[in-house]
Amino acid sequence: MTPIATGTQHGAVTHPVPRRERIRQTTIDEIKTVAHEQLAEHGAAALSLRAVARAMGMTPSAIYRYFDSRSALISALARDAYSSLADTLEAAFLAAPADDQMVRWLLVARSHRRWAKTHPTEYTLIFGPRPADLTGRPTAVQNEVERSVAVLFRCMQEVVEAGIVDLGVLDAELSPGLRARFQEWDCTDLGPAAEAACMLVWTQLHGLIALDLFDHLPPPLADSAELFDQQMIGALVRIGHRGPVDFAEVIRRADLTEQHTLAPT
Amino acid sequence: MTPIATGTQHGAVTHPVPRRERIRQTTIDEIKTVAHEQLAEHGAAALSLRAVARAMGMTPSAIYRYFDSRSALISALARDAYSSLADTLEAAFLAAPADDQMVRWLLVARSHRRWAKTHPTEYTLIFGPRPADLTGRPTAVQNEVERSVAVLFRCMQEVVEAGIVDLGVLDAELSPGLRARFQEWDCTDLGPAAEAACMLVWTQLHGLIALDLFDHLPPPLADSAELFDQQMIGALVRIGHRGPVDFAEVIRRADLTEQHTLAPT
DNA sequence: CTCTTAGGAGAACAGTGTTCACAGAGATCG
DNA sequence: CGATCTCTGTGAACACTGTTCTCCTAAGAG
Repeated sequence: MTPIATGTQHGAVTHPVPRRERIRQTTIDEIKTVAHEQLAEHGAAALSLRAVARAMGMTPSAIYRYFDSRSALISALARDAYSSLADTLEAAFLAAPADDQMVRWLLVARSHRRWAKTHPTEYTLIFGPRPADLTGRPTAVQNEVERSVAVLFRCMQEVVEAGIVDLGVLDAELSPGLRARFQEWDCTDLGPAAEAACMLVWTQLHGLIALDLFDHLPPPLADSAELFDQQMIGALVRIGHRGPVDFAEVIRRADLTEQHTLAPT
Repeated sequence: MTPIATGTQHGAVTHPVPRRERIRQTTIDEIKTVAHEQLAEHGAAALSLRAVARAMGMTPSAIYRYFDSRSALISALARDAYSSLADTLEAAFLAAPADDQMVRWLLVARSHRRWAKTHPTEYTLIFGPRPADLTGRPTAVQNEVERSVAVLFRCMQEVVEAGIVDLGVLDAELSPGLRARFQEWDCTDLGPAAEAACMLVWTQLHGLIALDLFDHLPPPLADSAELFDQQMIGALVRIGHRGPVDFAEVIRRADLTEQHTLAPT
């Protein structure tokens, strides 16, 4: 760094990053931006390199200076999508009340659903079938993924540590083999039962969102936030919540804090 | 069968279906067969009409005598896939013991998972994002879909009627609006709580299968039949099973009947 | 026997991803 | 400063794709 000034007398501003690379990054961003528009509008399958090039007044072949192939571009978009989702979840987690685990979980889950609803093509891109080109896990992508699920697991962790759930029942359900698998995973330091709880709410969350997003729910239940709330609160209850839970009350509190955090903007 | 002699004095056998249509149906089947192979091998996105035509010694344009477009072909394959899944589920339901609801449910769920695992591309075709071309619901397809979910709901129905679950807790969780939605749906005659139970196990089932199939599970849990069993039995327990359930025992019984029904073949 | 029509061939069009040889501008170095 | 070299873009080309025409042949219908 601190590249040497090439000119004669121009000011003391030294470029921390070479100008060459800077404009290169700019065009990379532009490519991704216009590609993102096409992706959001017509889906990943319809993303055309030529159309992208055309939209920004370039030759198709020029794009290959920035991305090795079409699937490389899509991979980049997928990574950004993961990053966006993770940001959303982290923001929701931080904005939620730290003393009300039930509400916090619901708010994080809701923000997950909302992201999926507002970014349908991105959601299918990252949670749908892998295009088989990027099956080899680029570690950069994997990091974003884990950042995203980490938020969910963080919720579970807080719930467990707050002592409002009893993991005993779940623990008794684990077969020895499954318990070993969870221990091998070791994503938290809370033991196999907590990890089983994570997987439980995670599959439920994803299952409902996917069915909803891909139009597999019967018309009366399609796009139902109420069904989602019921299932998400219920999931937390069913992993072993101590004592009864007033669903309506939890929803009311969640709605309140959501109004609170969304109104100022 | 009993093909008619084309000669002079052929018998009184009148063709119930004109020979013309019969050979037409044959080529339609052939197209679908070779298309299915390509689909299974390289995925729906890589299905090429020209490749199909090439593989069967035809001209690409000739295929258009049988299918209006590429997406029409894919739709036909999707319908077949739905039908295949429904057949599998129905067979599993019938083969399972009628007096052990827990085991029957697990066996049906397992067959669902197994079908997804052995037909990954078809599973993504029918449960993945709709290609937006066939968004208009062809009633024929919808029928196959309902035939498939009907089996799952049938399991729930039997469970409820057998009285081994108490839907009271689930019923108390339903908000008035959600209850109205379920009543509007009215897929069974067991009331909203039972339908909520159906949706619960359905989302969990699909969520876990989808995550597993698309490689979103952490390595230790990937392709884990044990995790699946635990979640599926657990789902039935959590909708309100009366009394404790010995997971290992249920799995043992399920394994036994599976050995029994699979061995003879 | 004619006559109609279904099914196929082949060319053509517009589009795609990808590769290559070439050219110009920017930065680097003697 | 000039020479050089690397980066970035162009334009042509190749091998594909889905789709639509026109034309032709053979099988069934009357």
